[in-house]
Amino acid sequence: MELGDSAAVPATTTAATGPASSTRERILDIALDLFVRKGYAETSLREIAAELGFSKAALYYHFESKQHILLALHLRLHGLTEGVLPLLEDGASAGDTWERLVDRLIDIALQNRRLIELHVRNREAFAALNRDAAIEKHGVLQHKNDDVEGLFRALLSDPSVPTEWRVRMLASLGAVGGVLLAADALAGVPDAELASALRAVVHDVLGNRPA
Amino acid sequence: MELGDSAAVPATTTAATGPASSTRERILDIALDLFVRKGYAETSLREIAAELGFSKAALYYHFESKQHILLALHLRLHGLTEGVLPLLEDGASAGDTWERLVDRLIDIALQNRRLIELHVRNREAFAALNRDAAIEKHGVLQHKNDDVEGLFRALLSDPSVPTEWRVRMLASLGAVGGVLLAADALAGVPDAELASALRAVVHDVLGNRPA
DNA sequence: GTCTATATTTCGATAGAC
DNA sequence: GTCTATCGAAATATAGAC
Repeated sequence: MELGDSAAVPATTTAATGPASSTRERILDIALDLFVRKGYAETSLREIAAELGFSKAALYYHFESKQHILLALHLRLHGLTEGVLPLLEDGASAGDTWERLVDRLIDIALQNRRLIELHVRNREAFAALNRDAAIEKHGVLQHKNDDVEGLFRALLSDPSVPTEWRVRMLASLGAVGGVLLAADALAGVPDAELASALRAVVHDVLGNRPA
Repeated sequence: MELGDSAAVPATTTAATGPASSTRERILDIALDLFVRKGYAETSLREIAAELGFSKAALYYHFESKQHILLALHLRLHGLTEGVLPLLEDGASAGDTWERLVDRLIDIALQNRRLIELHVRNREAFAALNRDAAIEKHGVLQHKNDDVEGLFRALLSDPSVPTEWRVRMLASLGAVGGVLLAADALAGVPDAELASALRAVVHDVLGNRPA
């Protein structure tokens, strides 16, 4: 199985909550669920296979390795965040661009909670993906517009931006992430209410940009 | 390496202190570093032992199991957060109590970054600790004042508190956590500057409590 | 307290039948 | 596409010498 063609298509067409059309997507849905609940390293292929109803070996018909399953899930998020790349590249730390960026991220995050949780809770596993030459070499990653996290990091590390403003940019992201991660404490609250409350918080955090 | 543990004696100079606890604390320091950098599940006892300079089997003289090492690190955080328990028990969602609580947490978090990171990045490993009967039975946990996280959860889940205020409480915690987790983007910024910037953000988030 | 083994388990991954 | 069976590696944990 070649990653180059087969993995790119579902990444752009499938939402995290989408129905499990193909076996491949069913595997990803189950894996996403288990990776979030138990962590990537603590989840064995045997468990994934058991939940799917077939044997562990069958997974290898659809995915080259366990890491390639994780990679496919990363590509799902990649597809979701593609839309904010223009904002990032234009220097989102200027003016009110950052607030508009976070506004869009709030919607994306609320509609794809589990995918966000996956990335927040398994940082190291994704970092290992990037480190692993055997994964990179297949050429699915490493496109110029793939490194959304790198663009964020560059913006937040820019020393020409005042420290207090960088803290506020980071804090706005953390506020969204924190509410998302502890979303079970807010169970029953409609997404729309959560979104507007979050937007109000973000606006207060970013309201007064220092000179 | 940077240590900020209040309860335990730092392991760097261990001439006068008890020799038995010295190695034990050194193990914990190394384990904390590796668990944060690589994750709990991805860190083997062999790696910990190698960094300490002795063999893997020697660890079992000091700790009953790998999970007991993690438990000891949890108890370090437990000691740090004991001071805020009165605020939590008195109902921190009222008035400006929450802001005072977060103010204190900011200092604790900044002085013990790695310990905070450990808990944020290895949530599932700690959850497994609580699930595992073999660990609980030893009676180290399960005291009534041990469940700081439970008290937080209870406060944030309280339906009698307006949703917008609960979001703001959560967001203030997320802001602190977010800045801490991405602290490498703010490398070089003194802790004092970080703390005051964070306090300003938290104040803006919590400034106007809804009726 | 630390060592050298080794027991035991689990995992990711492969081979080959169907 | 899925199966059974198994390999090899690595992990936790134990046993016993020093």
